Amino acid sequence: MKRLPDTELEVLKALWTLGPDTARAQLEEALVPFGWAPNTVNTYLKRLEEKGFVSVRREGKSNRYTPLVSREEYLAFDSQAVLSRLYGSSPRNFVAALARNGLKQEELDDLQALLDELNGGRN
Amino acid sequence: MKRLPDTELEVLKALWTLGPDTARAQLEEALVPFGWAPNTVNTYLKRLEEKGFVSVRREGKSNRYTPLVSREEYLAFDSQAVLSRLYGSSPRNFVAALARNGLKQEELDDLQALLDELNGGRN
DNA sequence: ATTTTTCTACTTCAAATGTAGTATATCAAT
DNA sequence: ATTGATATACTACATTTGAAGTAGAAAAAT
Repeated sequence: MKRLPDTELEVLKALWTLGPDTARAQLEEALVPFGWAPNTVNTYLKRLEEKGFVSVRREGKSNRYTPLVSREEYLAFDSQAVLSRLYGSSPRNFVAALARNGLKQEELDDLQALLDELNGGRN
Repeated sequence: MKRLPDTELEVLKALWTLGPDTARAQLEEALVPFGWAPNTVNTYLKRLEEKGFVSVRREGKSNRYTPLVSREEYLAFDSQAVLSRLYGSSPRNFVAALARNGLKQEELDDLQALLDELNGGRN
């Protein structure tokens, strides 16, 4: 797997949210905030298709798009990639870097809860 | 600040390790593992300079390079950027994604230790 | 059947990135 | 002062990314 450029990733994120077999119009709707020209989403979808991240199905006049890589799969890959790029593959280092900008108490609590959960499956 | 491309980042990482006022030869030495042609490091250093990440000082025939952005600064920025790109700015989500690939007990312990430390400064 | 509309596929273009070659300036040696 | 060695600066080029225009096919309307 390879990391996606920002724009393609945004399209894929929208597709994850909208689910499988989503029409182009839906995608464009969801991506309005980016202020792209209409055809731009088209371009990114095509590239995602070429890279094997989405499949296209013809339905009469229009297309339906389906993600071939799930959010979970991609995130698992991406998080790993991020870690090895700069953090010596150490989760701790990453969180430590974050902490430099300050972490809210809530974020700390969330992390703690997750750790407890992960540790729970230990025995 | 802007995220750096992989190659430039590798050069900057080497420079962080070697410290300020490092000679080109040292950098090239450290970057041998990448198997780049000699002049390639040169190009990346030049780009890092243009982007304001390193400063260059002339010393006789050769150059000395110094990082203008510290590792800590950059990591703080980068970790934040990563989080907002895909993890809804939630540290928890990031670690959860990592956990999908499995975290070693040691990594969990390290994280726990860091959390304890971060929470320590709470009162 | 012809025209119009509407999608989609194909093409284009500039900037950034990965990578390296060539030209030039500078220092050292004669 | 001239020549030779070296390090650096400048240029080059393919690929990728960000972004969008144009041409062509399919469907709808007349």
